[in-house]
Amino acid sequence: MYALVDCNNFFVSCERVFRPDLEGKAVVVLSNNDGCIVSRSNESKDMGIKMGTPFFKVKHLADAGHLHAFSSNYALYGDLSDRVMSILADAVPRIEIYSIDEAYLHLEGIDPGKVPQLCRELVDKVRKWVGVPVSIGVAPTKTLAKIASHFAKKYKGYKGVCMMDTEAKRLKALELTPIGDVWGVGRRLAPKMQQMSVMTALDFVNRPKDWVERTFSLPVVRTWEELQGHACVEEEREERRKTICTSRSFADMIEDENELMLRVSDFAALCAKKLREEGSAACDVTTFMYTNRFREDLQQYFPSATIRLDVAANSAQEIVGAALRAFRTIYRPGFRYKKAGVIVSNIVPSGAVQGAIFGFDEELRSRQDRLSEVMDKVNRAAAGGTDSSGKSLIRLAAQRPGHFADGIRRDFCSRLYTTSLDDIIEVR
DNA sequence: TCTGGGGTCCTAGGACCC
DNA sequence: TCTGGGGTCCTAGGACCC
Repeated sequence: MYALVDCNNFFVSCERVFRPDLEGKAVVVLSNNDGCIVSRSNESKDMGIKMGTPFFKVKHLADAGHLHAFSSNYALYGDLSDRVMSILADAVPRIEIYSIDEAYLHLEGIDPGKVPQLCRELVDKVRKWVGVPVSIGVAPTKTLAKIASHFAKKYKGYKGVCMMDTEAKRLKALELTPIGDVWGVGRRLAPKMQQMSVMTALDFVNRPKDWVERTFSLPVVRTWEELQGHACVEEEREERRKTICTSRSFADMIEDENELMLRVSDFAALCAKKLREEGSAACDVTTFMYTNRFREDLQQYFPSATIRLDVAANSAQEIVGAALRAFRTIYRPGFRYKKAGVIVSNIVPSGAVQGAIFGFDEELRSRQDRLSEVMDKVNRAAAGGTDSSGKSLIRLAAQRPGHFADGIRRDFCSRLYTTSLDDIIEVR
């Protein structure tokens, strides 16, 4: 059996930990740049506010005092997430952290009779120790556990824990679950399935396997198996990410080449830092930029270019250098850019970087590595030990002076209740 | 006026090789 | 005159997730 622990309305719940006066009120948390709604309290869901709604469409509600909006504060959410996860990790043999607000608990070795009690205790403990409400769904597969956690969240009677431990409960839950709510059925597949008269998860599992195989691709067949109770999305995901991306929309559109280059340098330097943090190095560096796709009156341009390095790298100097080389091949004046970013890919462990290549300067590489190390240390110390801040005391000349987030709108940011003052922007 | 950011996996089709 | 077939690798794009 798996237990899926899911934090309820996570970002909103984090804000409420330090603003208990907002309990019972309509609260939302906004994406970067205060663009879209990415987390909603139950009260704001009841008002009909949808996930992903552009904030400007409901800003009048906030102005009138009917809705509390927060800019996203990832330093806070990341910190509270760590606390939740460590409580969970202490309670079971193995935990798989799936996202900032979700984790699977593996229950092997635990007496099945004691699982409900264990889960109820975890709900209480997380609420008491961290202040965040969680729901837990227990079922034979991950996809079913996800469904169980929805029920745990939706119906008060479960008190936060829903056990799907009999065949009758499984079938009942499938019958009550619209096909579009199933994990793995997204906005494209749902209408397609509905057209084929598959309206609920039960309709889906009642179709024969060979029909599913003929009609859909492999991931959908797996979802079908999982709903039958046959676990097949078992594998833990790799520790090492395969791509790392840093990108932002800008509060204003940017035309100026130099200004854009400074932003791209910042994004690249942050990618390099993320690589070093996980002991990785990348061979490919991609720079991309977007004009404002919502402005149909303006010329559109969505270029990207990739530079392949001879030897995988993770120093700011090399990654920024490559990102700017890519930038120069795609930048065209006359467009107003709304967003840009850098992706590093083709990632390898930095210890395994292949150096025996003709023309590779070992001495230069070793100096760059030492310089990166020193910069990281100084910046970490300057940020009060945490260094998830966007403000680096030492940076390359190609980077912007000032704060990483300058030029990004965040008008409603809460305080840094649990981390240092310089952590205003956390960048994952 | 104002519309996020960061990932994964799968598949089809092209390039290339023998 | 007659111009194959099969395999692998890579990439772009699409679908999904939170």
